[in-house]
Amino acid sequence: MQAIQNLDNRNHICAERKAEESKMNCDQVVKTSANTPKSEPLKSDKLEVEYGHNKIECNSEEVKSKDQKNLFTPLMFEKSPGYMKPRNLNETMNQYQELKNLVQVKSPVHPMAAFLQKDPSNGLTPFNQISPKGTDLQLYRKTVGLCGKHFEQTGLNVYISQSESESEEEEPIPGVPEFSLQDFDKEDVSDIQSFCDKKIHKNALSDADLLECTFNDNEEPNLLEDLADERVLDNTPKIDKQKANKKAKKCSKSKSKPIIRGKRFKTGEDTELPIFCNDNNCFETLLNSKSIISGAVQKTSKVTSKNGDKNDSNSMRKRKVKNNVQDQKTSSTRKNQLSNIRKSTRLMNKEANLGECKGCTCKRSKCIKLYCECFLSKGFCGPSCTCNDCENMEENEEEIVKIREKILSRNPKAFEKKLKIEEASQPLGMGSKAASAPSSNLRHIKGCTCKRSKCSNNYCECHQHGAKCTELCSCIDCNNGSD
DNA sequence: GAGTTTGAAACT
DNA sequence: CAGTTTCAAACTC
Ligand SMILES: [Zn+2]
Ligand SMILES: [Zn+2]
Ligand SMILES: [Zn+2]
Ligand SMILES: [Zn+2]
Ligand SMILES: [Zn+2]
Ligand SMILES: [Zn+2]
Repeated sequence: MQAIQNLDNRNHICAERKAEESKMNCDQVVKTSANTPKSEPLKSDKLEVEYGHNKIECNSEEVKSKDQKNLFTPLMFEKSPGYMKPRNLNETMNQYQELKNLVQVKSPVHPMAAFLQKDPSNGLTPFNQISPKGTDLQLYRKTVGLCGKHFEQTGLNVYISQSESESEEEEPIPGVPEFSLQDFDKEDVSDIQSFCDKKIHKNALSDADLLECTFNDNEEPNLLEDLADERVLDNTPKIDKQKANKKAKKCSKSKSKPIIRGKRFKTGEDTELPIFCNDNNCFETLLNSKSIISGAVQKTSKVTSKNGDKNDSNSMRKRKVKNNVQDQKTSSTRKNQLSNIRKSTRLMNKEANLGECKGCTCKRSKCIKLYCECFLSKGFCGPSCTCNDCENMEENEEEIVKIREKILSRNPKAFEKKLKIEEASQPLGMGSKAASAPSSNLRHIKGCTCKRSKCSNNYCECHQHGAKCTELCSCIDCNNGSD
């Protein structure tokens, strides 16, 4: 609790005027906390703002506007132990065991996902899927395997209450099975390492099972579908995907595969969040903590009728507002039972902008050209982008839409996914290349034109997305055909 | 982290 | 269209 308070009371900007004259090292920069008035921009109007692991240079207006929208979070952990140094495995495991006694995870998915994924049937974030019975923030962070900064970026800290005298226990949902965390096997470290080390383009499909879920009974959390990365594999009829999704999730969805592939999951209609951050050090932490949920084990659900409201005085406790949700779900057990949180606007802002977690680094395009991956994906740049003179911001939406239209007039397919699932019919003209039943049924809609890379590395868009080159490609000396 | 290579996007 | 320039990511060291 106290930690949260500190968090919220802090100034949102941990900014430092770009110190040109004296190059201070990072540690010092981080130190600068709260409320340095400092307004007066001296020589340059640029401020260097730290957000997560990234430092963003922006002018003061930008900072101000961002701050108003609470896009900059304060840094709770100036040096998080898990981040700064490799962690002791045994210690971690002990902490993990401890955590398991503190937190009941009712979802068979990664706690990050469980926290953040909205339930599309009711629009609520299924916070109820984790009931922190007095959760220790640090402990949870470590167990999740993120460094403090990235942990903050997730916004989870707001959800997690410190233990207090009166138990803050959340009301378990009767009928909803609870799951316990299940560890990786200790010997599996190499496996974890292997996929942690993988560098995957954010639009690429991953071969690694980054998130593996097993279900209990017929429990099919709606969030699973969202977890799948659909950025590339766009085989849906292309119309109002979001609405269609919402509908679809209501009923059908049937047997989605229990294995979820992909690195990012949606936190909003157009936003995504990587489950694991890209920071090497975080990976290291992750590796050592081995805290990924790979399975689900049912536990008995202890029903308590505690109605821990009493949130009058303390506004910090923005989480946990019980309200009954009337949704005529088929699953009657869930009906009316979802405890739920009211999201603060701050949090919504945060979430809405986490999608750009893997940001661009555009320097000259102002992020309003297709060079920019954010722009290309019809997204806005966010806190993690390290672009210069970015104009691809939400508050600039009208302009952006115009620009998009302009580009579309030039190329109507400019914003479409570059790869589509191959149509069932066999392709007609095929040269020496691919085309006949490639192991991957992805096809680049335009084909690549690689000249020197032999289509054997990620310079090639076909290769990058795991697709074979096809007759559409005009590559030279292609090494990526169907052999 | 800096520097190089690369091919798509943008431009002419 | 083609040829060139620009660009940011992929890659290398
Ligand atoms: Zn950009
Ligand atoms: Zn961006
Ligand atoms: Zn940008
Ligand atoms: Zn190629
Ligand atoms: Zn190709
Ligand atoms: Zn090729």
